Amino acid sequence: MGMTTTSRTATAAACCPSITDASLADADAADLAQTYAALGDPVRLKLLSLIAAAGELCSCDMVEPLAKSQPTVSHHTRVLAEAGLIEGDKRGRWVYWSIPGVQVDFVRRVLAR
Amino acid sequence: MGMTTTSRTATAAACCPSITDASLADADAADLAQTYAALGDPVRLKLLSLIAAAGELCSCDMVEPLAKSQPTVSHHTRVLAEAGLIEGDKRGRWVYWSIPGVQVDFVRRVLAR
DNA sequence: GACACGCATCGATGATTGTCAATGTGAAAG
DNA sequence: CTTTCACATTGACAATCATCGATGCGTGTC
Repeated sequence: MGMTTTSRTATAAACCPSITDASLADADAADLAQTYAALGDPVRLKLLSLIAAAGELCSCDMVEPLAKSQPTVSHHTRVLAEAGLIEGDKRGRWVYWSIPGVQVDFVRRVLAR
Repeated sequence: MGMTTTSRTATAAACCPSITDASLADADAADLAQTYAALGDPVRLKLLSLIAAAGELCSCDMVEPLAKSQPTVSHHTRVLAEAGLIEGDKRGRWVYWSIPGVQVDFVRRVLAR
């Protein structure tokens, strides 16, 4: 286990992420996978793009364009919210979904392909 | 088919993708979802990072670091290849996997979180 | 208070997925 | 030609997932 070979992760952490970095840690891989798994469904991608287009949108306005039942829409908003890709704000009887500021750039790149 | 109302997709294609674009088309959503679904598994992310780190890698060198059986590794390389995220080159008894040039930037951003 | 509305949760179901042992294939090595 | 090696494919199984009807829970409306 000697350090005869260079530790790539340590080097990269001190500099910049390189594509030649060593393998992802298990925890990092699991976190990343959760995010991308949330994006790995066409209904959720359309849902995201609807929110992105409207800036803010309640669940009731997603049922028709997505052609899915209300429980199914609720399920997908839950998955996206748990991944931190959207957040809900309950006002009155409605829950308004939007994209958190820190995620706007990321989501735009995702939807832009 | 009059252009009395502005076609946002057409406008965006001529300019730049905006987060305020209309909903994704079904076909686009399905394509995108396939790509992100391929990234939505921790084993495949680690596999990707191994290839990225080595530049080129045969399946036999993935079994141990991934701690998965050979058929399982074969399964994951297949999924990633079908998504166009890796490509295999058979030389002799080995298949050398690498990241296609057009995907290098994308994969680097994915692994960099 | 009774009702209607928006959304979440539960339970069930069919489909997809990750995993591995066993087997098949094709190529190098003896 | 037989054996060994690298990899793909098959078959099976448990787990996860997407979906929907039914139901529950707040919240506004009458």
